[in-house]
Amino acid sequence: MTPRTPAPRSRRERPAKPALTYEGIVETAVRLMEAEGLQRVTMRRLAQELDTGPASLYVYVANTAEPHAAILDELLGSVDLSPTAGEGDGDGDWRDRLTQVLISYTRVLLENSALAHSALVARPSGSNNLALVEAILTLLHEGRVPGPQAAWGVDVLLQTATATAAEHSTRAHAVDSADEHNALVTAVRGASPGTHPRIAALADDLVSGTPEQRLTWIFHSVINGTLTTERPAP
Amino acid sequence: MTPRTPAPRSRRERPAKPALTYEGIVETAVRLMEAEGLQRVTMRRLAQELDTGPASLYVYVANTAEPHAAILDELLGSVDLSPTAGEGDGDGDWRDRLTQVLISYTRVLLENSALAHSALVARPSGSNNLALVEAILTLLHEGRVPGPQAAWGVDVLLQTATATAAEHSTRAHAVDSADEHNALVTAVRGASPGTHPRIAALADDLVSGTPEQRLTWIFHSVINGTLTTERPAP
DNA sequence: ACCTGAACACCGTTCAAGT
DNA sequence: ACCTGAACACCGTTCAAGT
Repeated sequence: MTPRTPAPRSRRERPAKPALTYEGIVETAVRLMEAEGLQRVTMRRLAQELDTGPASLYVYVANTAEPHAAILDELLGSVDLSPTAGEGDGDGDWRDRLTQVLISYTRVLLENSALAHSALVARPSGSNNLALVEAILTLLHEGRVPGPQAAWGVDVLLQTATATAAEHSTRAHAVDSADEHNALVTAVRGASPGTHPRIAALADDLVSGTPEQRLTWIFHSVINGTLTTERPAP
Repeated sequence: MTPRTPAPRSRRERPAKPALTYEGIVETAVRLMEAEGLQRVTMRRLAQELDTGPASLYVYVANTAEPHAAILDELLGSVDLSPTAGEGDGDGDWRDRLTQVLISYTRVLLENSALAHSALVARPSGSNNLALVEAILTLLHEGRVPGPQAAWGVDVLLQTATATAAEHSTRAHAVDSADEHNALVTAVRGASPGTHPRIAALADDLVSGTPEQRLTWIFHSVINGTLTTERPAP
């Protein structure tokens, strides 16, 4: 595509091969993920990218999950937290602004499909995740949600967003997606009113709504639950 | 352990090697999972168990995810739906009974760790899943939750339960678990009141409660959200 | 201390060839 | 139509040996 690149003198073509350090490994992992997806971020592939053997990486990371978690922490930096401060006025009440933050988070995970699965398991504790938690707590505080409920609610909110992203990520393969959706619709529509009266009665409602509508309702619903559900006395 | 088993005459030791059919494959998959965990239910291992090569299985199943989904459908049969009918009186109001069903579902997935991940992606549509959905809808109906909200709420309830199981499953490895929990506690406690005032203010609440207390609160909270959150006009 | 080659013990999936 | 051997293209992780 750019044929006038001069032929390299030595065989070190890469621009200053990244040093074999934890930071260098993570940096390469992020680049690799952006270029080819998380499924390619394997110890062997990573080692290849760093011009070494897989065994060398084990001096810096304990296992494959570690670079994956580091990538996740990195990406959490691109979540849009601006609705927290109520910038650009007219952004709606605290509920709507919290929903905006959660939808931004969901989108970040959705774009990097396989990452959502890591997020569900990894419990990121990096600084970007801390900032996200702080933002959610701030908005719940603005909404006068009692502290103890807010503290447990933030977990549910993030879990819901993460699970939604994880659910959709693997479903994103066009054909399979259609098949699976049809299987669900068929199962629901085929439910006999005799054995499954409630499913039969609500068949339309069960499969209605656009993904956006459902996601917005889900977040509002979980926010309301957090607001109205008292914690048991300790 | 039972040393008086007579030596087999032929080398066919297995009791009537299961026929190579879809049902036979699923049956073997379930047995293998119960004996060695889902991570051992691979095409190669399954083929070995059926005295054949992996290629042969592709006549009956499209990929590895298919037997996994079949196992999941099977296990959903052991979820305790009895609280739905209000049997054994004194089981509490509809909210408590719904929580009991959801906790039973969570436990089934928790016992079979890796399965929760499949559940998040597979959208099971087998008959046991249909019965579970019907049970949840019945309890929501008893609680006079408006149909359209119940229809969307059942998804959130199951997703929450599934995600909780998925989260805990991989965290069940004792040492890693302690490390990760400490990392979280350290991150929360170390949050400076200057940059993260809400986290600092709620540090204790963020990490308080037993898993059982938290899970019960989560279900009550999501149930309340479903009850009180109207769906947008279509 | 850091790095490596080589090995161990696996994967999913495809395909040409056989019965 | 069904089944198979063999291959292709990979995995994570460990460890003895080198520098």
